[in-house]
Amino acid sequence: MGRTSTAKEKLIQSAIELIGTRSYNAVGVQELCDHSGVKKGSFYHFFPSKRDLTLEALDTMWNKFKELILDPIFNSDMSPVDKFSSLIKRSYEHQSSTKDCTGCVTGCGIGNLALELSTQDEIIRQKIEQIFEEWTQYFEDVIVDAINDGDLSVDTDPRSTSQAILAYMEGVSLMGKAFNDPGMISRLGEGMAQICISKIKTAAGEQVQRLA
Amino acid sequence: MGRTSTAKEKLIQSAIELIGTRSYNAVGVQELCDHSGVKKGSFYHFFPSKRDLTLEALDTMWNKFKELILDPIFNSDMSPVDKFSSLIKRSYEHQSSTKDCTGCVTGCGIGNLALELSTQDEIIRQKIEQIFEEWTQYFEDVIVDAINDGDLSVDTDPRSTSQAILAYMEGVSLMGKAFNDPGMISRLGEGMAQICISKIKTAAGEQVQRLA
DNA sequence: TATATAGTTTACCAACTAGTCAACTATAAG
DNA sequence: CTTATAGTTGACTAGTTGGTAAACTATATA
Repeated sequence: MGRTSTAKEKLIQSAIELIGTRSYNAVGVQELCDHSGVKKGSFYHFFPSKRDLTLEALDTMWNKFKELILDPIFNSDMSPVDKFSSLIKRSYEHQSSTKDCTGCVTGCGIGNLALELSTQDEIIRQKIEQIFEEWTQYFEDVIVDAINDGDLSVDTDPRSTSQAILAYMEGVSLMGKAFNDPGMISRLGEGMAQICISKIKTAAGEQVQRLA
Repeated sequence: MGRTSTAKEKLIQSAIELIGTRSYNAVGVQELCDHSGVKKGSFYHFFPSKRDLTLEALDTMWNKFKELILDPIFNSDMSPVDKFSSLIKRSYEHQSSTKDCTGCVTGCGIGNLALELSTQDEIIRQKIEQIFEEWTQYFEDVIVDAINDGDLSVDTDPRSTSQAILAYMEGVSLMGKAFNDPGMISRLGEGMAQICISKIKTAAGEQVQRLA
């Protein structure tokens, strides 16, 4: 009953774009409304606060990222190393085209909010923690497979290793943003598979070849 | 001539504390003044803008970090691996005690500003880029030594590798902040030396031992 | 001791902040 | 066709933002 609306979706999309290229605190409710062509009264009809919009934007970002990037790569039959390198390749391409449009490397939208808001908003921090938890799960599954295939030592800790890989990805994004250079992402991304290789099974020289 | 003052130093210190534990945009000039017991008029006597205070705070942070952490470690006679692991250890201790005081892991003050402001303030981005450049130089020197000592392959790229190490450190800080868990820093920090080891010289198995 | 000047203080500004509210309007479903 | 209701609108807070201006005061130096 009543009328239908696309205002909510437009606001979420604007939040992803504006907060994604600047920051949470640098983008106001008014600007979000102007950008999406929604009046402020409608904003507060759909979202109790700017924080709640951000929470939903975070969900949308994460779901799109899974659907468009993570699922296709990690449900494929690529080798572990190829999975990680296509992830880096996609990340490079995205940051590269963003820079062509806006002049700026914007980095990872989730990582950006993590650093800006983790100490200020416990609910947002928890949402990001949960996203990071899901994200590392993709990596963990690959690592467990690699251990079962004998490509990684049985005493590799899949959880810590997958967290380390995510940490490295986020760090590489940060450097790309700080240097405003998408090339940084592809250059540093090459080293990603190395995060696992100290836990190589036996004849290390040969295994290093297999992974890197 | 005229009177002397400690207001400037107090403002810089407050900026480091307040912006460091929250964010640039979350801390206002008034709060900076209240926290340091300086009137707003005095603020603008010393700094033309909040941005300029932040630029000076960034300088002070970086100089203290060099003096207290980087110089003692990297001018010592430790092995390369020991240098990196004491850096991680110090980082863990710092984040851990910060959490005890404030309840929050605050991460790296420079990395925080990098993600928040790189797309919004080109001058601040450039200052951070320059700090990161200096920072990686410490690592690069160690890597060059390791190459000369035969511990790393001659085709290791010292610049990319040192940038990769800084990226990993920043990423680990980000994860520590996102999970609000200082333990993350020590746990993930263990894997840091692995960033270099794929470029291991010849008998990889033996070299891995030497590094990790 | 005189004084130029560095530093302090107060009151102020215009613009903006997140958020409220009540009147209004279009429409989906009975 | 009716009507309950989802969505829209614009005017409105109360507080905050970064920054300004001018009068005032303490003091280092000559």
